[in-house]
Amino acid sequence: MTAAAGRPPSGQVTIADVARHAGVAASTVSYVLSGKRAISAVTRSRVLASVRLLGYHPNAGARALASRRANVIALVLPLRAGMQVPVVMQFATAVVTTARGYDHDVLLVTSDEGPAGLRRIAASALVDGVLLMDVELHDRRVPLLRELALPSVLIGLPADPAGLTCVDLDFHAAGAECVAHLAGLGHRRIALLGAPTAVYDRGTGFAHRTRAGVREAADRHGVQVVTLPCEEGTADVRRAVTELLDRHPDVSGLVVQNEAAVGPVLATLPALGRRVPGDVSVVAICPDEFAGRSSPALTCVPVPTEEVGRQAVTLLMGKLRDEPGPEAILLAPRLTVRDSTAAAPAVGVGGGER
Amino acid sequence: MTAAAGRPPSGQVTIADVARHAGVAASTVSYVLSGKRAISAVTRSRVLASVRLLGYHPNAGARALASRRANVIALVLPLRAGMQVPVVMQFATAVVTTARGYDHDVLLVTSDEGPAGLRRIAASALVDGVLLMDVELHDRRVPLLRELALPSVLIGLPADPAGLTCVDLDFHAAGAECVAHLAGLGHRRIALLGAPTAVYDRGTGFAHRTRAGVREAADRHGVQVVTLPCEEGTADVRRAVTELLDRHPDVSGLVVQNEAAVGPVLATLPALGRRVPGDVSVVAICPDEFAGRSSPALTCVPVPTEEVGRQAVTLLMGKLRDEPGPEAILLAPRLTVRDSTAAAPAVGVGGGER
DNA sequence: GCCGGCTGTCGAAGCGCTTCGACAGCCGGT
DNA sequence: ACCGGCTGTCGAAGCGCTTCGACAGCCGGC
Repeated sequence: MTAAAGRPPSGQVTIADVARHAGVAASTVSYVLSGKRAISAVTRSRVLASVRLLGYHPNAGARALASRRANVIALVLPLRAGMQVPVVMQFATAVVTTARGYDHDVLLVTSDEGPAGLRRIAASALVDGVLLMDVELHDRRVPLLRELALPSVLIGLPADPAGLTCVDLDFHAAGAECVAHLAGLGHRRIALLGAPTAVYDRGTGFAHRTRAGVREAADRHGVQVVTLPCEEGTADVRRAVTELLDRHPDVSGLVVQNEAAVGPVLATLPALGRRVPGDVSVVAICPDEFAGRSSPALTCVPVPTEEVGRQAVTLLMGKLRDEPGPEAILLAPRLTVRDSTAAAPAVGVGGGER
Repeated sequence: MTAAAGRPPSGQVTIADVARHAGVAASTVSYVLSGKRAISAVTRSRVLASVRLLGYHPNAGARALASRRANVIALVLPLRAGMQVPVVMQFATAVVTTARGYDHDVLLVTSDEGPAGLRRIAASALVDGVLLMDVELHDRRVPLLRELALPSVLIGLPADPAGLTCVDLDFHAAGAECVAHLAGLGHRRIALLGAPTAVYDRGTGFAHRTRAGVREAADRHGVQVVTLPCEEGTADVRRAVTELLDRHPDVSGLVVQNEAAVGPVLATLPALGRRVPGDVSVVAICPDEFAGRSSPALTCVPVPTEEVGRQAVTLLMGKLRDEPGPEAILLAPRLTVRDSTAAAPAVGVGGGER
């Protein structure tokens, strides 16, 4: 009924309908809705009543055209490789939710549209700003962003963040924090089981920064550390862990930065005769629920996806209003102690010596 | 340079600029780009050259306003609970990629905006159509969609799909297929380890349909079946499996429909003295890579996320062009045999009898 | 009692695009 | 030689909204 009959042309309720119904000019309706000019309380409530009654929603296209703001932001996600999937997902959720709070919608763009995609989106004024995830150290899109005058916020830290706005967990500090925790428990030989090789090769910031943080902290604490990448298959993980403990049997602390690996690692260690945390302590860098759900529950540095998403949107909204903001926000890591870490076994004791 | 200097007002290249540069009318440019009227080859190529040279991209708002098509579709995702995350993600990827192929963009909307969100999106003409994922059997949005005259395609099958367009894996057949496979291998007592309780309670179609398919096929094959829900924590899974085998020690075939459970299940069984597939065969309903990556590699019915996404977009595009299409597409399951299923152990043999 | 300055409202001018009708020129059939 | 019907192009009219300037009324100050 509503759709079939109704207005002659479009079937849509327009601002003119509201104006007519409320007995005011269209511009007055617009001002009531935007709050950009003072409107008397009487008029305002009359207009608002009409808006509600008629179920008026401004036409997005018309609004965008006239105001030069689409009220949409783009979220550029690495939808290609299936890695760190939960992180990406949680992050997207936070972004959408926060953006809605600012009356903005979110356009989903895949990384593989690359720079050309950004260009298109900017030129067509489809969106007012961009959130870029999975930023690589030397990302081709970064120079483009500088040139494009398209407000943007990066999730992650490129090699040269000058002139850009970035948000991320401080992975360097996170790596260091993990090492500090293990060192504090008396572990003297530890290992970092990192992201897949491809991720390092691609120059993905978080992987490199974590590794650097781990190494630096290890030096500082006088702890020996081995770092190795880690693929995502169960068998790959098992092989990697087995080989690691084979070559370095006295490793008693493990930092794992790879969600897909966490489960297999916890399954493999007991199979190798190493109890967690009796013989080997494990600390992960991964989403918190994930760590809480495994068994034993993992000591971890949670990746604050929710917080990062919120911050990113908030910063972007600030930029859209031309407010000055910080260049980068690196969230401090907060280590959560659970059941997977314990004091290092006494020297020479503990299972698995060859 | 491009951004700073250029046109006086907006900095944007408009169709008028292209028209001037090519020495034609704006409408001609429009027709060249849309192909809605015949344009001579000479003119066309001149216009296209100008378009490329000036880097023209039509203003999305203006285009939407004038043509009443936003060239955007909405993708409504269940971003709340972190379940079936990889499936959702792969699906989103396929949707975005396919939509781009039709020159459409994708707006990301969360399920928790609910019916009101749909209403807003429809009324504001932000999008031309909607893709709805995570449809429940008695979804509140389904009646709304019928009323709204907003072209839509559902991923999943509500209880009453009349008048709607739906795409999904035929989970009923998938469940049956798993049972048939196990029955064919001689298994006489099997179990379905399903989705978390909450998913069944919510009336989510795929979970119910799979369970029904499993039960029906079991009947048909004269196989005894136990079905039980399964939470996502490692410990929960372990408990569920342990209890299951405790109560039904002669279960030799397991159907698992819960990505998060697959890893723990494979870890738990050997710990209980049941080898896979020697003592217990496991067949999963989950994304294929996932099954291939675990160890042993899983026999599974892959959820064809990519295919579903592509189909859904294609159907929606058809509807946008007012082409008649099918009401529902249920993709036939295709069982992939790997290393986790084998002939049932001889009666009275096999580990784990109490 | 008049004027300057508010406050609240209106009308009109676009925003950049699509699309409709008009029409100029050209073809071929008669 | 004329006319009907193409083909290819143009100009103008909006699409529904925001925003700018104008201005009517009203206040208080002198």
